[in-house]
Amino acid sequence: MDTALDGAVRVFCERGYHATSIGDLTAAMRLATGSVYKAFRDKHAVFLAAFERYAALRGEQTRAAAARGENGRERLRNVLLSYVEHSQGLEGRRGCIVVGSAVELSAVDPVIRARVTAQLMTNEKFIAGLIREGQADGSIPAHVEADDTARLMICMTQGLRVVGKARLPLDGERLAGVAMKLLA
Amino acid sequence: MDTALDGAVRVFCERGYHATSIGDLTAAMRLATGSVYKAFRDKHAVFLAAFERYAALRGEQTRAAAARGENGRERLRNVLLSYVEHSQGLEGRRGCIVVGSAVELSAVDPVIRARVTAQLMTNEKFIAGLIREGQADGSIPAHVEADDTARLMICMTQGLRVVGKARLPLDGERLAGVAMKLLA
DNA sequence: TTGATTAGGAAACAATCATTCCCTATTATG
DNA sequence: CATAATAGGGAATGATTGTTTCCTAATCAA
Repeated sequence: MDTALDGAVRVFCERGYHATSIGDLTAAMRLATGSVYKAFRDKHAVFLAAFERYAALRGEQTRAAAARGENGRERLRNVLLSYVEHSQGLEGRRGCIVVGSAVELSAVDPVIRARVTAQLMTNEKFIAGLIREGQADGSIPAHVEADDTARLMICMTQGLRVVGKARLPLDGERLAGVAMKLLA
Repeated sequence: MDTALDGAVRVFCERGYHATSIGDLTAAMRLATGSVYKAFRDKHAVFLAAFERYAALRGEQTRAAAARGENGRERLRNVLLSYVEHSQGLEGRRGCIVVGSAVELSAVDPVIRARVTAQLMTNEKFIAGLIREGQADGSIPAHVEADDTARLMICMTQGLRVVGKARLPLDGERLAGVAMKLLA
């Protein structure tokens, strides 16, 4: 089931919702048409399930990146670096299903829009938390506005996925280095 | 012709390429099916023309925002503020056709991907130019890396459109204030 | 082993899509 | 004024879409 969903994630990330036909889905999930409709009510339900799987997987990866830091500042830096890496290469070209949903569906699908905003809020809270951790351990100045900075960083990360999908090269060290100025 | 294209821009921004049917297009352009196909070869050509019109209009607005600044730093700040404003409210909900094209089409349509990357490069060069102007007039420190900073700012602006489309509130003064730290 | 239940697959379905064709006004030209 | 030329509109057309239905094969219980 999860491996089938991974296929759905892949094709939905790459082509988005509307450009992905049931034929594309069955090929990517290695399932026949009838089997897909046995497991899910309709295409929309497959997409929602793929979204959940994507969010869970990416959440793990981001938390793992943060865990590799000794203090708040380093954890945040690792998270930013991780975002840049995931915005590049094959995965970058493939794209992010959260960004794709926000851009393609949030104007016409309230259910998905709510899920997208919830995800963005979760990610933003996570970053704001890292900033506050850094302020508590002394690695980030106390005068930094955690919420505003976190929101701007969310914009950066989402934008990285857009730019990465357009295949512009992204240098993790350089970009993260510049972005860390926001914590001055 | 331009007013018809404005309608196409509106509906393509809001729903993207694939979710916009010819019926949606004819309604937005106030033209019948046959008339659209008299003026354009196919749907793809309409989209490309709408992209060009959007890019021209937004380019004007951005240059106008920059013109209202006394030095490089202020011009850049006005550009960032302008981006935040355009990412909010009705226009923010509607979305950016460049971001939409990058996310929805750049993986499967080389023509549009090339147009998108060209637009991103143009915008990035414009911002890098403003940074260098600021360094020349003394409003921005010379040690700022113009190209890296410009690329990160492009990510920010594209991300603003993603977040704005998901309808998260964006405070221009606060976000621009934080972003200006990148010029320290 | 037999019978029942379920997972999986392929063809058929109605609806919608982009596109073409043809007709009607309207404008411009001689 | 008459006529050629064009812009615009709407119905018809294949192709493709998402979905349903029916059939086969496999799995588990008794």
